[in-house]
Amino acid sequence: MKDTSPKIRIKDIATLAGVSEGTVDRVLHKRGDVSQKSLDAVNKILEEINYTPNLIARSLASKKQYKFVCLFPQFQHGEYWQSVDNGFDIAAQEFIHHNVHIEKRFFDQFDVESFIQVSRSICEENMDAVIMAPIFKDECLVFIKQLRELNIPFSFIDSMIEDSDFVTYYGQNSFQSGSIAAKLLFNSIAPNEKMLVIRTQRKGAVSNQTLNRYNGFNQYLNDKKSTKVIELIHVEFKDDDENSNLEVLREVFKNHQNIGAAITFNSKVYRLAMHLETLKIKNVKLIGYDLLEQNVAYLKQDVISYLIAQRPDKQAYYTVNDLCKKLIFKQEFQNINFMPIDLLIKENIEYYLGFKE
Amino acid sequence: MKDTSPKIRIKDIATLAGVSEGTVDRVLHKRGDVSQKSLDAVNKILEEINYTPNLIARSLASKKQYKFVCLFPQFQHGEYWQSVDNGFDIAAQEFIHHNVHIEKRFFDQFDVESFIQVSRSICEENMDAVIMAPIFKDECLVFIKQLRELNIPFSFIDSMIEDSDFVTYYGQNSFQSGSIAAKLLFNSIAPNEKMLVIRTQRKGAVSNQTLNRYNGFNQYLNDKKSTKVIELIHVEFKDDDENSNLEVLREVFKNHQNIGAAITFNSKVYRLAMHLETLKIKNVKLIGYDLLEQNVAYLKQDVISYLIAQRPDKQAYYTVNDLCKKLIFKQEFQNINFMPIDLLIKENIEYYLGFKE
DNA sequence: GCAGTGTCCGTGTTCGCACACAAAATCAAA
DNA sequence: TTTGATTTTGTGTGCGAACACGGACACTGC
Repeated sequence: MKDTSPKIRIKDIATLAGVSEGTVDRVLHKRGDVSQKSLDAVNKILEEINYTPNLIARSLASKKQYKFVCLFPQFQHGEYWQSVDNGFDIAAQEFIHHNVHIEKRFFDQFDVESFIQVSRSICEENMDAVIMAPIFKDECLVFIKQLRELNIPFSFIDSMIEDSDFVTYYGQNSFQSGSIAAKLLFNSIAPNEKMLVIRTQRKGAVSNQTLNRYNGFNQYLNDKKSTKVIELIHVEFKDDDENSNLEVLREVFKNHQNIGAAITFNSKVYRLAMHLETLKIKNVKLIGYDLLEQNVAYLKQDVISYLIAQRPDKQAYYTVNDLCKKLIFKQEFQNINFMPIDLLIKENIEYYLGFKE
Repeated sequence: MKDTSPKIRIKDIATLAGVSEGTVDRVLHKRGDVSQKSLDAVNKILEEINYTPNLIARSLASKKQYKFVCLFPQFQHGEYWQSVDNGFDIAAQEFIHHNVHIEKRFFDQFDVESFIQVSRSICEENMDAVIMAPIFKDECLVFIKQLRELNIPFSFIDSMIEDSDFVTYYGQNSFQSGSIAAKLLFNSIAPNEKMLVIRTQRKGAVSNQTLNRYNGFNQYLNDKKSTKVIELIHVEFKDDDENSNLEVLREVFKNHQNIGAAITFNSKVYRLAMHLETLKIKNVKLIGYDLLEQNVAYLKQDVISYLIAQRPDKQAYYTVNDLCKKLIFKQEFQNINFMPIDLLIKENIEYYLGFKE
């Protein structure tokens, strides 16, 4: 059983080492101007005693102000990025007392130019860290290069660019989450049933998330094809024309019998649910991603069978948290953080959403 | 878009209200000795300005020491209560800087006497709050009565006794988690297959958790019996005699064909997995509760299909957190908190466990 | 011996708040 | 109006750490 270590202050260390508080402080912060003798004396005590600085007092005393800039896609009410935004708000509220100021910058995830423009203007600002969603890989690399020259640390959220000396990454392992979707449908589909695979072409954007999910999905089915081969029907959705999507679906269901399941790899499975309702098609198992309000509503009505979630608000919060650990508290943290892949069904969604952490 | 409120200090409020800091302080803490005039003036400013006290500074300044006593079952390495214990440790480490001292007291969950004894001795101590797992209802009520006389607030963890003016409760809705187990098995079992239901008689203990799960389980199957009737085979396990349990299973599988699934309602589904391995019985879908190391190992090997988890470490942590909110920070919190009902399968367990919050 | 220089170290102030204590204001009775 | 009691208010100190500033000391060259 671990002993509750009594509170030890700098003052105590100073006394024990036979030096002044100022000297201990210099040692702790590696600020130099300390003789070898004093250095050794303090280090000796520090090793003996398990000193944990009082972070409470530390941030109170520190007068340095920190500014973090968060760069991610603008959003409509109820869309995916709202959760991320919400996580930043919570972090902002909490860390304001540590002298951290969170500022947001938005770009249009369907317009590279907007990203270029906003990222350029950010470079003009003074800040201590940047958090970004690297939707456009190439343009992001340009941005990162500039940040590196300015010596500004940065973190990724949602997806990442490997080998780019980022501070942290929080996001889902999307390949794996695709496999899981496949497994869930695979297990709940009857032997002779077909599966509908919806894909949405986004103009310009280079998000790997949905592609990775798709790949993971295929991989799983491929691995299982010795057990059961499932016929896939591929359908292309347009991101901005629901009427056309509806008609496409009408056609598909006219031409195929026995469609037992359907999946989308982006967060907008509610569109699929909506269209199936319009077409009065039932008994198709639906699976999709992320807890948009409309998705949740269909899940509760048993129209959608599974939603796969990834705690986007936590991604934002923990990214800020880790940057504080790095810059302010000098604490350890993990570089790459894959979020849990949460499985939600009608019966547990309420407790998932209702749990206030 | 919410504006990042500039930092406001008591000093500012004092200036605005035309009174001294001391008066503002008295108003904030409802400590009285304030004239109606000053009270109104300060309250007016407080309403106008959105003042959030700096908790950092608050706990630094406060010299009061808090002691929380945690009362829960003793455990062997790897058992369920270890996770709870772990959550208390994390809380202890974090809240030590808020002058909070966490102390643990253990009892034997199979021995009422041990609970009575420990709870009595706790009453002799001086503490600011008690956190307990109310395994033995009647004896707990006695304990609670004494705490109430001593005016010591208390919280429940894991399960609760209703209508007993507790501060908080964190735990799972076990009835619902039983229904979910039923649903998962119901959906993955073939029409002609039977289901094995394992129950364990515990001597003396009165834990409602497993009973509630069992009831939820039955309720679900009952609701669904118009769709598909599943034959249940009930088996009684002994908590302390694995050889006998093994023989019981051997007998059951000799007498029944087509057992397609099995469930236990306590955390020890690994015992079932183990015995089935010994008996060389495969293709039985297993489902159980809680992430004991051994359960997780069988899940990863695909021997167990689903584990249902409830974040016991978080239950402990948040209980401490809420008591701090009540006693120190005077913040709002929820009275009853049902934990998310997490569904773990081979494919997502790694990310669930690997995620360091 | 003394000014000049550089190294090393101790002290004092500050952060925002809690709380004790003293000071001021108010009021009633003499 | 003065006194004493009582209510109300202002001020000072400290929590633990960060950081600035200036002082002490050793050493140099004249």
